[in-house]
Amino acid sequence: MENHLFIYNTLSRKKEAFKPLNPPFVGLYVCGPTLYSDVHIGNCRTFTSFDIIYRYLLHLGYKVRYVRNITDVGHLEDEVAGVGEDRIGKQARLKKLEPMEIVQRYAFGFREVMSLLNLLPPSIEPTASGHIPEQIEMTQKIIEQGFAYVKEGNVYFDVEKFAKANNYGILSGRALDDQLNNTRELEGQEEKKGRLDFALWKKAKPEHLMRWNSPWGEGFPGWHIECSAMSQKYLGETFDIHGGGMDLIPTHHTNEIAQSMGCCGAAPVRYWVHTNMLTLNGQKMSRSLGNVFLPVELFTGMKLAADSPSATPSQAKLDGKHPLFEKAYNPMVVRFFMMQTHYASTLDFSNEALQAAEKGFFRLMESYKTLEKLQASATSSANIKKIEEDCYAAMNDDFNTSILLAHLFECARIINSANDKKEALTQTDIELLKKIYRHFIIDVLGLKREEESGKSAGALNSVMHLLLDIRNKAKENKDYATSDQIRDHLAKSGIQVKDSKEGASWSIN
RNA sequence: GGUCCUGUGGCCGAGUGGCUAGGCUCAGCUCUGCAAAAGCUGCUACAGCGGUUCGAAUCCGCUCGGGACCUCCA
Repeated sequence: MENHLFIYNTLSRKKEAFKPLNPPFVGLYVCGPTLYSDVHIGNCRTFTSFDIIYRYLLHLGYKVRYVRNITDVGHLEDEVAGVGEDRIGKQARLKKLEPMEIVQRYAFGFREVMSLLNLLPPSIEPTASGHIPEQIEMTQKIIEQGFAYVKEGNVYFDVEKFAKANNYGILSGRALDDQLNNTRELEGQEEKKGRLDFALWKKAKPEHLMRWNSPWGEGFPGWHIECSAMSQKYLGETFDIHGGGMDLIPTHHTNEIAQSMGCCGAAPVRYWVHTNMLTLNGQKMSRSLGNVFLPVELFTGMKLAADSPSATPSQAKLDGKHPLFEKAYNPMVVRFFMMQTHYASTLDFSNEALQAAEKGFFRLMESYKTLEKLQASATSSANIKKIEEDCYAAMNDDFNTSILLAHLFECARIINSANDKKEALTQTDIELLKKIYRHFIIDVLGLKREEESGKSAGALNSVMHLLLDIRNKAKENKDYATSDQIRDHLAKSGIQVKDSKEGASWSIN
């Protein structure tokens, strides 16, 4: 199939035609979580956005190597100033656990949430702690190239020296002078030559738990070097797409570029893709602001108990209704909710918006069921081929899921109308619709149908068949008391009865 | 303070210089024993003020409002 995928590149601030370096292979790197606490739903939005990008690239036939790192070395609370406690070490001390136990717990929870949201696992999930030698080696190369200096067991990147021959602010669009003049005066910076310099390696204080040997003494790597080292190891010195939240642009990703250029002289990434933030009452959800809630709370509508041993959905202890949520929201509803907005726009969380998404999602998925029992006609009254083209056009335009959904709802309308005999579809068009739904709803958007599992589904089906049969007989006898009793009771149990000329059907809401 | 983004109908949310995005809500209609579901119809908006243009929500300027980054953060 012809593919005219365009991707918005932060580097050029334009949509660019996507041309992989070595087709059909595509290298994709996304900055993953730091495991000193549970991921919040804002983090999930970014990973979900990249899941769709990953899925669409796969759908187009690319052989994608998707690398998403796990940051599990103890970075400091104030990375720039080099002060504060190691975040993971702090949690370990507070909970009286080994740092790696902290990491393990949060990694487990993270993967469970990703799985509930139906994210495909990346090809490689490298940990920073598992790549200390690579980070040391890269740091050494940067020193050899003259872009880093050693000071009392610390290694710093020399930003001003680098900026003489390179555009340090190429990604953020910020001028070096502005950054030098507008950076806040910070404590504990006296070791650095320049105020923008950042650590490649930090000397560990005696109380620091996570530490490794290095040519510069015992210490731990700086925050940015792991992504440079690991992306280079698995994807090469230059690779196709690097993604992350847009809050990473000015510091983390800017420094990644500087490190890689300082090490090898080559720009590491061809397409930089950044997702926008999830907001709550218009304000960015972030750990530091404290306005976060957890996936398990959203999925259950309950509040995590203060003494819960974990926020991992399968292990969390819950305690009463969550003040923010009017109800529980299925992970697929949350996923659908996120897709209604383009990844580069902010997305504001609210019960109203989520409930609107829930209704839309159910309607779309119901139409999928209807599609499967649709009767073919001799002719078609709709142009399905055109809709399929529109779906590809939407995704090719920088992964515009919002537009894609508009086209899918057009399919839903046609399917429902055909079911009411107000539109006609040939068998060929029905098959094409099935293909569109499978490709875009299931494969690309990654929405799961809530199939009732195994045995109980069969039993329920059988019972429902019987009940609707009894109700139908009652209706034929004009015994509406009985028929309404069945319908109303089922409604209370969350099962909706839907009458039509062909008979009654049902769905669980 | 600096840099940048943004302001769309009751709500959420796309968007190209000229042609109905879509979802949800609400009202009416069709269908129906009643309802639900489904379909149809309607509510047709682009913060304000100027400017460019035959024509602007879409380009430019100013004003007002919201936000992000500059410090860890997806």
